[in-house]
Amino acid sequence: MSAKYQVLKGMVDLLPGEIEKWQWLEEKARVFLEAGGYKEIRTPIVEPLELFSRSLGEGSDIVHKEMYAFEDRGGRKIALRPEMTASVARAVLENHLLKKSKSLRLYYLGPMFRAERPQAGRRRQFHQIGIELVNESGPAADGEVISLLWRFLHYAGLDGATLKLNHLGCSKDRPALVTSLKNYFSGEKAKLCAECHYRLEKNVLRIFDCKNEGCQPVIQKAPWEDFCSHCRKNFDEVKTVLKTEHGITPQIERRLVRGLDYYTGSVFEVTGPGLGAQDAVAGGGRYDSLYESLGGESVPATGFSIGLERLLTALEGSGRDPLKAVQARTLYIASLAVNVQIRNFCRELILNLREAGFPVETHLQETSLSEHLKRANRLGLRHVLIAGESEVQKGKLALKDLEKHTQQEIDRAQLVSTLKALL
RNA sequence: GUGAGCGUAGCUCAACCUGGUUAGAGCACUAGAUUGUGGAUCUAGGGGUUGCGGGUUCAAUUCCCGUCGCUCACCCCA
Repeated sequence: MSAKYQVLKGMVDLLPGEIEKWQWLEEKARVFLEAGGYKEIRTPIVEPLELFSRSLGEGSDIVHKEMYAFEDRGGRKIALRPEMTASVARAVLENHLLKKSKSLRLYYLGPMFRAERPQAGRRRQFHQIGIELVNESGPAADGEVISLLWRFLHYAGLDGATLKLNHLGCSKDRPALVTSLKNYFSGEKAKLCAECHYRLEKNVLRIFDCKNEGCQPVIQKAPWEDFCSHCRKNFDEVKTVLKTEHGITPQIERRLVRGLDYYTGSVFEVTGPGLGAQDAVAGGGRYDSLYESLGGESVPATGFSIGLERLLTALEGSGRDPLKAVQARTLYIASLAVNVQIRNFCRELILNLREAGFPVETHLQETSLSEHLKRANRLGLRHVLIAGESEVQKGKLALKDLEKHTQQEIDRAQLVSTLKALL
C-alpha cells in the first residue's frame, strides 16, 4: 500500500536492523583511517554549482546530466555534492590548510547525490567513505593510498575483490594521447561497435570502457601507453612500490578510465562480488591539476572513495554479515516485576552498558521472562541480562547465554569488566 | 534520458493466462493454553477501496489504455 508521502526516487530510509551494519562499518573506517594518520573533514552538502562543473569537467556526465542543481532564494546557482574531492579541495584552499602543514591526510564520510536512474548498487543518494592525500606526489604517495584502501577492505572482511590499476598520463600528455588514440581507432573504425563510434567523437578514452566482445581485440592493441617518459617511469614505479613495499599486485587494466575529468596519472578501482552490473566498490586516483583548476597553487593530490552501500552488499556477497558481529555483542535486558526500583536500576544499567560500547536491546513493557527470552531469540541475540527482584536486591544480575544454555550471576559493580572480558 | 519486467494484508506470495457470490496462505502482530527461564505446538483474533485514474463488459484483482511507483539493464559511476 502506498503511503501518502514517499521518499524521493532513488532515496531510502535506513531503519533499525539495517543501520547497525552501517554503524559497524563507519566505526571500523574511523578506527582504521585514524590509525593511518588521517583526520576527518566535514564539509557542507551543498556547494556552488561552479565548484563541481569546474573540477569534474563541464562535459562530464555527472555535471551535465546527473547533478542536483538549484537556485537558492538569492538566485545563486548551487548543487548537492555529487562527490567529495572538489569540496575538500575547496575547503583546503579556503582555509589555507596547506599553510599550516605541508601535506594533509584527510578522510570523509557522508552522503553524495547524483540524479541517475536507480538500479542495483546505485541510488540517487549514496554514501562514500574516502580519503584525500594532499600535496604529496610520487609513487610512494600512490602506494600509500592504494594499499590503505586495499588493507581497509580486507580489514572490513571483504573477500574475492579485484584491484585494477591503470595510468592516464599527466595533463601535458593528454592532448597527444587523445590524438594518437583517435588516429588509431579511426583506422580501425570498421571493427568497432556503434557505441564506440560515438565515443570516438565524444571522448576517446571511454572506448576502453567498452564491454562489447567484438571491440576487445582492437582495444588490446591500442597505443594507450603513448605518454611521456616521465609518466611511463612513474607507472612502473607505482607498480614496484605496491609490490615490494605493500605486497600488492594489482591487475593492470588498460580499459580502466575514470569518468571524472580531473584524474591524471594513476587511477584504480576495486570490484567486488555479488554486486550485479555496478560492481565497483571503490575507486580513485591521482589528480595533480585539480587544485590549480580551482584557483590554487599547483598541488598534487590522490585519494580514493568507497561506496558504502556497495561495500555492505559485497560483504554479504562474500559471506560476511556485519549484523552478526553486532548481535554477538548486543545484550538483551530482561527486567522483571517492573517497579520503580528495578526500572531505575535498568535505566542506569542501559546507560552504563552503552557508554561501555555494548549495544542494548530491551522491552519496556512489563512482561514475563519467557516473553523476554522469546524476544531476545527473535532479535537473534545471544546474551540476556536478567534483572529481577531477587537479583536487584542482591546488587547482582543473571547473565544467560542462549546458545550455550548457561546462566551465571554477576555483581553489578563488576558487570562491565566481566562483559568486556567475555565479549 | 532509453529499454524490459513487476505493483494483491506489515513482509513473502497465491488466485489473473481461460473475467463470475464473502480475494486466500505462510511469516509477523494481539490474546490464551503457560504468574521467574527461550526457539516448538495448539486455539482464538485483528488486519485489504487488489498503487491510482479511465475504458471494455451484465460483471474486472483478472482484459485494454494512461499515470505514478518499484526493480533490473543501458548510459555512466561509488
